[in-house]
Amino acid sequence: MRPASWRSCPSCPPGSATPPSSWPRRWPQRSGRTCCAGARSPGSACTVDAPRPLLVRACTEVPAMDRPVRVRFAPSPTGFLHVGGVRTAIFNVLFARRQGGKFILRIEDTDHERNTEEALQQILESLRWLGLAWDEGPLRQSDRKELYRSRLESLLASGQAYRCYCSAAELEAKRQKAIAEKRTYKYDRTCRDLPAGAQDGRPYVVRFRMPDQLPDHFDDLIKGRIPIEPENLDDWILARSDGSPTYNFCVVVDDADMGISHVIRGDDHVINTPRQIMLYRAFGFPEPSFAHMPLVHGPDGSKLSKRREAEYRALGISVSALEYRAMGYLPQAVVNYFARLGWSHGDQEIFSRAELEGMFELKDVGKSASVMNPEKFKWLNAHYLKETPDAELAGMLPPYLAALGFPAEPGPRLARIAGAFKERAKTLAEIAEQARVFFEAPSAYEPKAVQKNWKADSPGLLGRVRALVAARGVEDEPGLEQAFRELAEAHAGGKLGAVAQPVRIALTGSSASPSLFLVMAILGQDEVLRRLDRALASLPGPAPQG
RNA sequence: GGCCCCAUCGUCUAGCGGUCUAGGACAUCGGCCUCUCACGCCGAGAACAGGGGUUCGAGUCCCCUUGGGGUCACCA
Repeated sequence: MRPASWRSCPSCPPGSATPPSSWPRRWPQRSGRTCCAGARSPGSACTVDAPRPLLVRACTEVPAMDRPVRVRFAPSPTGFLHVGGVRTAIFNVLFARRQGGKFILRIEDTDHERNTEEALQQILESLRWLGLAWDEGPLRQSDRKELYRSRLESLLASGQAYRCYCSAAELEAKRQKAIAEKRTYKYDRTCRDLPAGAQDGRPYVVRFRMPDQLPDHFDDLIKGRIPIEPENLDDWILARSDGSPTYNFCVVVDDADMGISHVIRGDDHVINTPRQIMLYRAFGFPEPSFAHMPLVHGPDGSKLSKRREAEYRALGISVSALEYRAMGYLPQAVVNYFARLGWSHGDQEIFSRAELEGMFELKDVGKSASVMNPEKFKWLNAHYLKETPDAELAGMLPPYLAALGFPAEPGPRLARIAGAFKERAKTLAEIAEQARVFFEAPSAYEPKAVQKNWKADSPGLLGRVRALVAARGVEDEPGLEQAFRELAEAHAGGKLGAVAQPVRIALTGSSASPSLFLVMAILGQDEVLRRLDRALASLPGPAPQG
């Protein structure tokens, strides 16, 4: 079943200036998101009298799902993939899957200098790691210059764009003046109606001839009705003086060309939307629906910034997607966490990928920005760690161990180690860290642990344990445990802890570890004996009698 | 600063006018389990920013204030 879609106002046909009184206060997709009903001046709200019919429609039409659902993620390869981008990609993928549509990857590399091949590869790697597979692409804007050029020509030819010969310096001066006078800077249209040919040979940029009549709002699938403020819209630049097309221009050309039906992107693009809508209309392209997602904020409440990575790292988060892999997060956890950040489905917290793809609805996306919470993220990761089979975990561990200087190969031993620590750690990196006890003998014994658990009779007990291990080995965990219990019964007042803790300290140097019997089994008989001997030699001997 | 957006526990959120003495999750604090540490289980504290309206009735609708955020390029 297809979800109710956001449609253009059914009661507001082109030409109709007065919304009927029966106008629904609630719109199907989401409560509180009104269309014309909420207009500032009811009665003439959303119709603009049009000198140019092509450019005007009653209401911002949101063509719904009478065309195939196609969404896109369009990162620009200027650095690592930002977590905000990850979330945008996730929402797009989930939306596409839920709607049975296509997810397209487009690379916005029109920029000069700032783009690097390395960044692109890292973005692709991040997406692959997270299992965010694209159905088409990656398409690169740098391969589509001819398309932009011809579209620009057509706009120029029809008079909807014009050449502007103002120099960057002149414009900058005007901007500074406006700022000094506390005015909003807006291009003054100096070149709008220049006689043809007058400026031949001088460098120019191409500007969009912004229509005088604009719709008063557009409808956003997440944020609802967004007013359009004509004061803020000037004749913006479509192509730079070097001929390269600008972002706002490429986006529209590409989205239209690729048949994008829903533009799901970050909040920070809301401001661009009116310009883009007008460009769609100038071209006569069908407009997509827009959905602007609230941004992800850092713990300080402001938009995540790549520049503040150092601060974030101290708090356990990162702006870089791939960094979470280095920190030992599982891709399922990352997807679950970011999907759930700003989107919810009742009280559910854990979502399998299939569930997400089956449940995701734009109407369940919240309107306010959300702050990342590293604790919850870790908790989720811990959940997925526990859910992952030991052998699989063992396969992922070597890089994390290698980072600590412990070469290791996946195998039964590593699987056992993974099993021993997966409920004690929240990340793969933590598993590796805790597993160090299996890769090197303790270099010291925690003073606190010794003080608390190393008693006068400990050396004696340890000696008995040594004999026990020497006699029966360490492979039979339950049997060994039984033997320990008997030993405790006979020599330690029946308290297993009185035996176990000193042994634990001897073997691990610490008072905390996985089950002692599992630890011994993984260590192996020889190593256990070695460590017991060492402890016996270096820890305090029996207290003087009396 | 102009414009725009947002506002329920510390954080993520449920809530779509009465079922709210506001639910769940993370975190925190107790307890249980227990060879330690964890896991798990049980329990506790913790929120409708403030003020006006509308309504028989408002966390839910409207307005204002306050607070937070976003955006103001020949970047994307």
